Amino acid sequence: MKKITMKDIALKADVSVSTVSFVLNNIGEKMGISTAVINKVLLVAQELSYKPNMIASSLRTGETRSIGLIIEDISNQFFADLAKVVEDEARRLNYRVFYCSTGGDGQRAEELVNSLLQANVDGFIIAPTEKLEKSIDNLVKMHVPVVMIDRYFPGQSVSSVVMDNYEGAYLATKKLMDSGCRNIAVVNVNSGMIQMKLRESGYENLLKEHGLYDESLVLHVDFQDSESDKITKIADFLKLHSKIDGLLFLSNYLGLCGLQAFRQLGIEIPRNISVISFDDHDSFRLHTPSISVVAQPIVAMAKKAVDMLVSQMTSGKQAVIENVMLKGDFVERESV
Amino acid sequence: MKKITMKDIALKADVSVSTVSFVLNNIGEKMGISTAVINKVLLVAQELSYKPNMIASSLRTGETRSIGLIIEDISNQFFADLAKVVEDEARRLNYRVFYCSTGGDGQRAEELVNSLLQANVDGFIIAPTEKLEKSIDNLVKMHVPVVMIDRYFPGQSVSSVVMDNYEGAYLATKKLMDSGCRNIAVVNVNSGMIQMKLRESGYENLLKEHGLYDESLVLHVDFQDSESDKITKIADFLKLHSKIDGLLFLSNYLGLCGLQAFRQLGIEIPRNISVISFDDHDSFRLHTPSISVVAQPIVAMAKKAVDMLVSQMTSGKQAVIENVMLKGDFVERESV
DNA sequence: CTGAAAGCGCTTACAG
DNA sequence: CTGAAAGCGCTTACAG
Repeated sequence: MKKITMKDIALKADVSVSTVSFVLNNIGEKMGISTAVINKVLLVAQELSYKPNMIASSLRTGETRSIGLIIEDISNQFFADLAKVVEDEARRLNYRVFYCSTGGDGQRAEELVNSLLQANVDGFIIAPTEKLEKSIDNLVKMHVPVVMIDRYFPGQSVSSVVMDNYEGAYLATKKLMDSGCRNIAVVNVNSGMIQMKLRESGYENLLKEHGLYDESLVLHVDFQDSESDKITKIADFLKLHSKIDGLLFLSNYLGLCGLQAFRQLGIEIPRNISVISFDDHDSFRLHTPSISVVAQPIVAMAKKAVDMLVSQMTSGKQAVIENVMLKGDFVERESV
Repeated sequence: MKKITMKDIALKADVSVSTVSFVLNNIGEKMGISTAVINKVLLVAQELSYKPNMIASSLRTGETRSIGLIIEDISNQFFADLAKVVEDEARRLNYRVFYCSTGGDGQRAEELVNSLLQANVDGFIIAPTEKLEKSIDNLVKMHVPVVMIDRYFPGQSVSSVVMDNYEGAYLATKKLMDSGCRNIAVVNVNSGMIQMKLRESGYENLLKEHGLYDESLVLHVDFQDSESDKITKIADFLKLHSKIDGLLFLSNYLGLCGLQAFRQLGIEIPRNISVISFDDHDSFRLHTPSISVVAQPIVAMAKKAVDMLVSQMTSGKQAVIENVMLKGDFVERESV
């Protein structure tokens, strides 16, 4: 079962390899190949069930029709959903996707960028971790197309697609307030990343506008902490501030830990405390009671990111920076 | 920022490209290159921060150091966890992984196999869907290394790594029986796939051994049904058979639907009914009460699959078929 | 309307 | 101990 190449087709169809290449790339007509020859080549290609060798084509053209997707953790549902939409959308445009998880580790992230660069991906979609800023600077300097998703570095001239995190948190906090909560706490991760800061600002500003802000009701846990450490920290925080009657979790894994903390402490939602989390998750839908969330518009974000990247990749080097912000969806459930 | 090639190094180090290639592939010594030259080449390569072009190397050698991983759905936690371990293990061995989701669609699966074949992956790890049998036959005929994971086709001579599904279901059913259940139902998906059949057999045989088997307590739903359809079917089934006091779900998504059905009907676990599901999931840990599960040994399975594949890929064409079966882990929680 | 030839960046017999 | 050269399978100016 030898590999069929263009040479085999050329031989059998009694034309040159160039002609075969033109026909198979659908530029036969443009190159003035006669219809008869075009049809013959097509027929022979089919008979031999020819499959183009993308490696050879990539070497020659310098393009791989592939996209590198760098995310934090593929086993986090938010990223898995994101990856799936990116994959589907890319396939539709005849691109392949390489996924990689950084695990929040800056060094690993940098290695991944290099390794994808070495694989000659045509462009990157990146949900960056903190230490990735200079790697991305490098990509930009090398004129490699990049689109950031979910997060970005303020001040860096790179295209991005994000949710309006400030507004999402602002409105979620307002929901809690409107439902009667007056001691609304927030749980955030200790992170310099802009999307987390904006979420916290949304929370903070809404409360300040109503004179309800209390700095001691802000808890930061470390991303690197184990799940049980996070749960313990949240539980301790809740024990310390028993007046808390509303709680906003700024990411899905924080919310998941929080639910376990409530359970340990026997706190009932929404009787004792009203709860909203960022990012939707099966467990929030399924929880008793179900948990209201600020869901990211994952499908729209992923599609937009792919489209922006592809247009960067195909439109030559004039890098048009585009920063897109999409509205989140508030999903009302039983927890408020 | 021009791409640095071996030619650039050769020029600067004043040696031939062959010499550069030998040194950079760590066979300099074997080829009898002098230590002085080796060091010079290494130094120059570092100075120019040379990165090998894997595309060119692949074209020449016919190897891509990449693995195609075909699974059902990356947004299912079981597969996401599996993919992550496969990726890590492959990276350790200096291989790259392409993930693809079939969505349970046979045609899509076949396209994916072809597309990965065209990308010249060196081998496949596949969690096959029903219609994939002949595609896999083809791979075997073409001497492409393949390892099946999670499922396999009985009678097909292909290496595989699976859990002992029969025993897992047998022991889970026994747990239910030992805890006092006498009307133990099972929810399975309508699938000809061996792993699902074996699970059902484990359930069936344990009950038959104790004279407790009742065919009417076996429910099959369609994989293609929407989530809400599955929930409805399970709820209807529960209403019809109110005597059910134990329930075994044969996959995680069935279990998740089941939890929602219980909720709709106001059924309390484990007071009204004892529950065990296959495959662990965040939601099972977090559910109130937490749900006991038969967890697959994901890490061990994934590592074993990668190791087997790599040894197939490197050991030439003598395809040693190896069929590995690993024990599942019963995770006891509050639902029984 | 079509073909011969160079070249993408490597690897690897072959020669000396 | 090292180099010249062929070749992997394509694409694409160039020539006629």
